[in-house]
Formats: sequence, C-alpha cells, structure tokens
Amino acid sequence: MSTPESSHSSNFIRDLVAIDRAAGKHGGRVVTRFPPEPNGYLHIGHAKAIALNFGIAQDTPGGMCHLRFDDTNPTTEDPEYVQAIQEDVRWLGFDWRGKMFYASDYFDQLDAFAVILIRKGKAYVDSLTADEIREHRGTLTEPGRDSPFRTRSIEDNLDLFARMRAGEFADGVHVLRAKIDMGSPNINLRDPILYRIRHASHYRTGTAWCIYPSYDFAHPLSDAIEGITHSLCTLEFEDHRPLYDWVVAETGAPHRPQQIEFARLNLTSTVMSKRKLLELVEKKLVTGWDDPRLPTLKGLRRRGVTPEAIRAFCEHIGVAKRDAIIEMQLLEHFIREDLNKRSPRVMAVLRPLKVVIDNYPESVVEELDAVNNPENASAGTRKVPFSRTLYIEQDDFREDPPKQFYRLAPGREVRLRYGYIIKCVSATKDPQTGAITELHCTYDVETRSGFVQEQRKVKATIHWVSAPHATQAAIRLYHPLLLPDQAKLPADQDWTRSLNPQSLELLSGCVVEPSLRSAAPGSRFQFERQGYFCVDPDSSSETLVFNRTVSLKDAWAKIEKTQQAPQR
RNA sequence: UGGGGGAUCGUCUAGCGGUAGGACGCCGGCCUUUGGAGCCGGCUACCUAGGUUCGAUUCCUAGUCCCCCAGCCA
Repeated sequence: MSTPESSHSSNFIRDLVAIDRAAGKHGGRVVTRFPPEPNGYLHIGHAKAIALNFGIAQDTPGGMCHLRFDDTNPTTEDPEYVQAIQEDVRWLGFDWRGKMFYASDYFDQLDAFAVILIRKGKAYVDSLTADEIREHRGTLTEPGRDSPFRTRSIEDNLDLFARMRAGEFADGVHVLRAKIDMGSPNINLRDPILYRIRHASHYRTGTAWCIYPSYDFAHPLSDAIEGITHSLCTLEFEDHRPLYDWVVAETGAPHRPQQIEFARLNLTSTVMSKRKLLELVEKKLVTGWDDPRLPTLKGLRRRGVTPEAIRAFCEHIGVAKRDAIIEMQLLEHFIREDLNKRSPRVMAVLRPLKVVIDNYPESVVEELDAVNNPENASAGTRKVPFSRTLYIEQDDFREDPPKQFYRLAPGREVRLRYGYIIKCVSATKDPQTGAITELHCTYDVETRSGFVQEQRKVKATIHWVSAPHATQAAIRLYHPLLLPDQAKLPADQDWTRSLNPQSLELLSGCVVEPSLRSAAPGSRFQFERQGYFCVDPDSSSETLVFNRTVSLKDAWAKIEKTQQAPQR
C-alpha cells in the first residue's frame, strides 16, 4: 500500500488519501482544492500546495482538484489577482478541468447556513466593540468571558442579522458569532466571528452584500458545498480544525470534508511572506512582482525557471508536518537538471577582453560547426563565425596564473571552443590603470576543431565571440535576495536590513554570438561555461537583454576560493 | 505558566518492532573540445533519560527543545 506505484513519492497525506479511498470513504471519491485568496501573487510556497492538491487528484482515478478563490474579504481582493492566479496555475502545468469556483458564489448559501445556526441557538449577534470582544476573549492562559449579548433570543438574533444584512448598521456595530465555549483552551473556539459588517464593494458581488463571512465559516462550508473530500492546508490551521468540524456538523452541511495540515515551504535566502513581498514591491526595493529575484511564480518565470523544474522540486521536497527550511541550492539543482536537458548551447562573453590572433588572415571568416546540445543529438549543429579578432572572458586570462589555473596566460595555450588552439603572445595594458586591454595570440592552423590529424591536448577550452560578428547584449545577474546568515534578525529590527544590496548585478557591453540576434523573449539558452540565461521581455531589436536563471556549477571558483582561504 | 503540533546526516526526506535508505550539499577520483554534464567512491543522523521486548528510530513514561494560536485577515 505504501509502495509508490506512480512517479510520485508518497507522503503521509497521500497515504491517508489512499487509505480512505481503499476504505470506500466518500464513496471512494477524492476531491481536493487549491483555495487562494485573490489578494496577491502566487509564489513557490503556493506551488507546493498546488502540486500536492492537483498531484493527488491527478494520481487518483476519478480524482479532481478544484481551483477556488477564497474571496470573502472585499477590502483586500482584486480581479487582477484572480487572473494572475489562473495563469500561474496553468503555467505550472495543472488543470482544474472547469472546476473553478468562488467563495463569493456561495454567499447566499452561506447566509442560509448562518440562519440555520441562529435558529439552533448556535450563533448570536454580538454588539460589543472590537476592543471589547478582544478583552472578553481572554488570553492564552485565562479563559474568556461571555458577552452580555450572548443570551439574546433567537428572534432578536434573527432580526438583528437580517438588519445587518439589510445594511442598517455601520461597520463594526454588530457581528455574528458562533456560540461555542468562551472558556475553551482553544482560542478559536471562544465564540469565533462568523460574519462581519463591511460596507465595501466586492470585486464580484459589488454592493449586493454588506456582511461578509469569515474564513472560519466560509472555508469549511465551501469545501462541503463542493464535495471536497480532503481539505489540505498548512500547519497554522491545525487548531482551527475543531472549528472547521464544528461548522460543518452544526450547519448540517451535506458533506463532511476532512482537513489535513502540512508544513509550509520555507526557502533559505529569500522571503516568502505576503507582507514582506508586498513591502519589497511597494518600497521599490525590487522592480515589481515579477522581479526575477523574487520567489513569486511570475518572478521565477521571468528569470527563466521552468514549470517542470518547479514541479520536480515540489515532488522532491516531500510533504510532512515538521517545520523545514529548504536550501535554495536544492531548487537550483532542479532548475539546472531541467535546463541542462533542454537548453541550446551558445557562446556569450559577459566581460569581454579583446584578442587579436596575429597570424590569422585579416579578411578571412570561417564558419565553424558548433553542437547545439550535447545532451540531445537531435538538436543539431549551427555555424559560428570565427575571425582574427574576437572576445574572450576577462576571467579566462591571468597575467600571473595561480596554481591550477588552466586557462590563458602569457605563453600558455588554450583551445577556443569549436575552433583552434591559441597561444598567448603578449598582453597590452592600460598605462594608467594597469588593466589588461588586449591580448595578442597566435593560432595553430592544424588544430581546427574536427581535424583529426593532430590530437593535441590542452588543459582548457574557453568560449569566445568573433568581434566583427558580435551582438551586443545587457545581462542581469541575480544573487540571493538576503544576506547570508541574517535570517534571524531580532524581530523588532527592520528586516529589510538583511537584504543583499548586491542582489542585482547589471552587466552591459556583453557580446553574444550572432545566432542570438533575433532570440525571442522567454527563450532559454545555456551560455557555455557560464549558466542558463533567458531573454527578458525588456529586450528590444537594438539591445538584447538576458537574465541569468542560474549559473553552471563552477569548479574553478571553488578551487580559487579554497586557495584564498588560508588553512586554519 | 492554556491549547495544538513537531523533533532522523550540514539541509530536506524515507522508515510503520528485525542490519537507518535516498536526494541536495560537501570531499576525493574517473571522464571530458563546457573546470558543464555524466560516472565511481566517501561524508560523525534517529533530542535526552528511563521502561516494555530476544530486539526500539518505531511502543510506553518522564523530560528537553522548536513551531503555531489571543484579526471583525486568510
């Protein structure tokens, strides 16, 4: 039973669902739901919930997963978000198969359920102020006290609730509360609020209503109305579960869903809370909700991350009840793994250093054959122009090469990818700054790529771009949003102080091979030896703009780092 | 000090009374016209203390530590 029969690894929720199904609970049906409030954009934490809910439905014969907008708070919600959320869920590769709902569609039914509760004496209109209600609620260690209005007659409650609904009262004057137990050790059971007055226009129902149900009332009933069998949510709702069950039972709702909680996703070196994301956007600390530094799905998409990578990540991290913080490197691993298989390779020089091949004829241009993707032979080959002057990466030359540096240095040889072995003859320096401005090299005509007669080995192969054929580009490199080891600032301190001021690195004057000239926004490439990049929508016909999705693993960077770190 | 949850390699995660497995990461090697990819090998983990049992990560007891809850947010 617990052996995985699909591509999905199991987890305790899948196990519970399988057990219920085997036992014929809910008639053997499995219906889950993803219930966002349309008050913000989705992020990778939501992706975990989406993958879980839709994944279970997908893997269960006859299983369904609904998309439901929990839009019970008119003051925070916006249709822009309902659109964006649908796009994001679809982009991730999931399909609600027409089962898209809104809690606001249930306002009539919810209202009727509230009346049922009032009639049963299980709900009452409270006329305490918000402050008074808080005072009566007690504390974590002290029980609450009954409101003086708790004993109102059913008739009065019915009348008052009708007048609340009719708009006779201002915001906050009355509230409908469940009559449960003000002494409960579970604060959620101390007569929770079911309805509040809000004279606000709802983006879907307009001004038809001026009372709105709370989450604790609307959510379980929405689940029940839709016939949800397994209502999956995050851990912080664990002690709402008794209330969830109470609402479903006391209203006599026709169906009893089961709430199951799991730990939300946390990732290192980024922020996931709605509040912090919003703050970053509003204070213009990032460029918008789709800033590629953000873990929003829009941001990840713009950065070049694929939905396949996100799904693989979600699958791998599992679902459990213990709080966990997943290392960003794990996400990066799945991004690289996916991009490695699918990305065409091209050559691009991020920080160009001009190279003149002194013994190469000036007027000649050769078209060299380059492999598009060594992981995928069917991707074929392309021609890359080679000429006497070209650009290589500044990092690929060292005037005074350290140990284990295999690249170019005075008197040293290196292979130009798909081309010749060249030897560095001299380096020209800026007399002012001492910076290397130009390299002079010679090439060995015998060593052209593909010529078999000579099998000379060199330690390194470097990428390059022919100078006269180069296409200009701007490239954006992204670094962690947060400074390392700053995750735990004192709570009273401004968290934005832990932001990495260098999270965005803008490179201009980059050069890329000419095959990229007309690359479309969104297209992804591996820049050989550098990383995975995608064309940003900011690209224009004049300037190509690339985002680095993720770097390639860099063995030399590691060596260099350990060389610099003195032994202890 | 109320209630609800949770503790397994550095980080995630499996385990359901019978040699603690996998992934990421890290270290080393092989291979390589990407210091990429791939391949091979290695890496001080069951919170503590008792108990039950032939045998405990698993069951029991008592602790310890961590997370959540006092919105008319979700």
